[in-house]
Amino acid sequence: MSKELVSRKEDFSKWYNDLVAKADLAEHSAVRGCMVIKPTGYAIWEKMQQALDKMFKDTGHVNAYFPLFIPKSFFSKEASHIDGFAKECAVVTHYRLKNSENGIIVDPDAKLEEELIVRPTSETIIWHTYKGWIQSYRDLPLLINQWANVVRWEMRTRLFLRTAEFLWQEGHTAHATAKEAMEETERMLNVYADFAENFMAVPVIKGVKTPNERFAGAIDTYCIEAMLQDGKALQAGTSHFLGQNFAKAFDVKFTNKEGVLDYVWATSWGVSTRLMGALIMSHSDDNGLVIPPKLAHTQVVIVPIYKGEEGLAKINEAVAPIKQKLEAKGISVKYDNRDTQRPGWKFAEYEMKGIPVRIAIGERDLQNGTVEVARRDELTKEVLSIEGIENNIENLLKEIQDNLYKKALARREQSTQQVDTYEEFKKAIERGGFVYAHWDGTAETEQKIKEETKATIRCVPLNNKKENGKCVYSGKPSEQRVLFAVAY
RNA sequence: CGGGGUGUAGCGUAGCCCGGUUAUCGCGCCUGCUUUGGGAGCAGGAGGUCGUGUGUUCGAAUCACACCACCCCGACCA
Repeated sequence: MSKELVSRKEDFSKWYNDLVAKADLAEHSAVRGCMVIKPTGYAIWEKMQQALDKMFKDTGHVNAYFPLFIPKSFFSKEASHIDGFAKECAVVTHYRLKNSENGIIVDPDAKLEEELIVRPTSETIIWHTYKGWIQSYRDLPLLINQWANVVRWEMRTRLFLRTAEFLWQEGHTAHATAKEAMEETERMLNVYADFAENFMAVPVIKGVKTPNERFAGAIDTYCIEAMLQDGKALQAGTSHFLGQNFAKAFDVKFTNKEGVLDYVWATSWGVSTRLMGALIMSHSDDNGLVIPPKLAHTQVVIVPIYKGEEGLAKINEAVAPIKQKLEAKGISVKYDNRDTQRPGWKFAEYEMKGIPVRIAIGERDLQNGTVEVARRDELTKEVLSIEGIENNIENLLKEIQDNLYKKALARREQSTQQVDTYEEFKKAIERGGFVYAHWDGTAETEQKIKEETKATIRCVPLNNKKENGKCVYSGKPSEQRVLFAVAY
């Protein structure tokens, strides 16, 4: 079977779908809109989880778990929250099946008194619970994260980028003051940006969402926005300042140091398996997946090239110490000496799966005391001495990590435009990428631009330069440029 | 949820318009031998409710209707 991909240039969408399938990351399931994450894909998600989880712990958070089901009544307590999620909730109405003439049916006698919502996010059940946990300022701050699955009944789905069920983490924190909650919101936004840039090698823009794009129930939504290879924007993570909205909705009060009863201040923040989509669409090429070393389940694969069983035995012997030295450096190594596949096949396979470094070693190398080292990011090869190979590989992995970030950053810079008129704006959006333009700050203008060009305001970048200008659409005065793009 | 398209072996497909032997080909899979520095070669072999259901017909992959799934485009969205 030809495992070749259609090129990104020819059909980016098909390239992505084929890549996810051929790199063995995930597949569609029997359930509409839901995917099966296969071991190769899940391994990357696990690496992401490990790195993020450590960052959460390092910033003082602990993990907990809240139920999948949420009583329907909880949702009606925060008005804008229900408005935001009502259209995409899965609802459990019964708790039993039974046999009938037509096979298994839902037992009409087993109707739930109160219907349960499969969580689209957990603010409501968590704040209901927090009410029982918080009485005094001494109980604050409460810094909790949970790793979970959530369900949002999407009309149109895309593997990893948008599925009906997805995996994520959601942090939910409670604080004594607005200032503290704001600081938490920013801290976690920075954690996400740090993770995206230093682990995923994906440069991101930190910013604030406009009211239109804000999380349902938040006072302010902060985000990191990435740009993928096709020039479209992807919201890669969000951190919300919830003010006292949920505390008021669920009556969560505490006594402060002055003995005064007050509502607590809240934040929530999350990233999901969507990050997998961002990762894939940021670095991969027409030969397949490219995984940054820090997120690669296997960082180095060693492929033996040999003739006959004796030949393989000799190479096995030579590889063992190399593998050991690499592993001693904390590098994850797979030695693929399966006799069922030929070397060329393995080369192509590991390229498709994005393993950062490949070492090939054959008879010729044994004589010369060398190995052939190939790097996935640039698809180049060099012959290196076995002596000190572990140091060279260690450096190479760092270099690849670095190189991927630099390439992604360069691509973003190249596709970032600044415009002053609506004509230019439309052309720039047509071309794709990020577009900085003046905006009058009204929801009406934002909406019109979206209708006419499909571009949305991704965010108002943090620490944005103040600069007087005129809105590209309305011509009204504006004090700063905001970031527009067509988004996933 | 609207508009368009597609469904034939694990994957990709021919056949369908114009109904008629045993449903085509490639890749993959299995067995054996030879191979192994970029997706090996030869020989043999297995694998199919033609998306599902109902109907038309002597006869349906092929015609009709309904349903389901997926893809593309819109509206919605992490």
